[in-house]
Amino acid sequence: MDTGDRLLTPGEVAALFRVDPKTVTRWAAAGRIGSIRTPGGHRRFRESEVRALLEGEGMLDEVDQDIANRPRNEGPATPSGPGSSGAGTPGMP
Amino acid sequence: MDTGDRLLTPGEVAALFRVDPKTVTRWAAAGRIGSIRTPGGHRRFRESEVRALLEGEGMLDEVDQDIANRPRNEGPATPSGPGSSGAGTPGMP
DNA sequence: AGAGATTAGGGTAATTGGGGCT
DNA sequence: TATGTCCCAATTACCCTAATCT
Repeated sequence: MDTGDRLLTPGEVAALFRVDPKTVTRWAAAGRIGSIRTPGGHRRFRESEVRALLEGEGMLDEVDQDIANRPRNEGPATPSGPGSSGAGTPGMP
Repeated sequence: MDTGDRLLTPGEVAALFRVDPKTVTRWAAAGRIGSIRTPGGHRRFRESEVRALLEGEGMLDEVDQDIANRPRNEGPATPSGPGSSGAGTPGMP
């Protein structure tokens, strides 16, 4: 069961949210979504994170069994830069 | 299986229903229609759900209480004939 | 080595959200 | 109760050119 640690391009995420790719870039710049940068400067997003944001992060109670088994860490690329990775407190004005 | 539903913006849904975008937002706030929020706080609606609402208010449970008590005043389509219930069960040949 | 498509960056207009009112 | 309109603040969409990815 791949949890889906695939990397999505801004265009993919934008299509999922029905927003402009530039808006997705803004979310990454604001720290609302974790982003991995390519050596060239382009951003890439984790499919698991995008999916969590899509369905609603704090609305439905997932089965503990599911979340307990959720591999949170994976990949050789851990953004050691601007921490952020705000998967915990999504801005909510 | 992917839900296979595009996301519509409030303006799109409002145009479909011929109402104000604000009204669509109120429907989402009232829980009458499912809504997905973007990290920025804006709402997105599922095209399949909007379509179901457009075609018929009842998905599977045809509660007469809802439609029978709901005088749908829409357009000049209210000829003398209370018993006809024309707009009661659409999609029914 | 080329070509194409996508993405980043800045800036400005349009839409959206929330509360309150008619 | 339900819908539309007012306000203001935030978010988002589209314009451009240059750099990067496939």
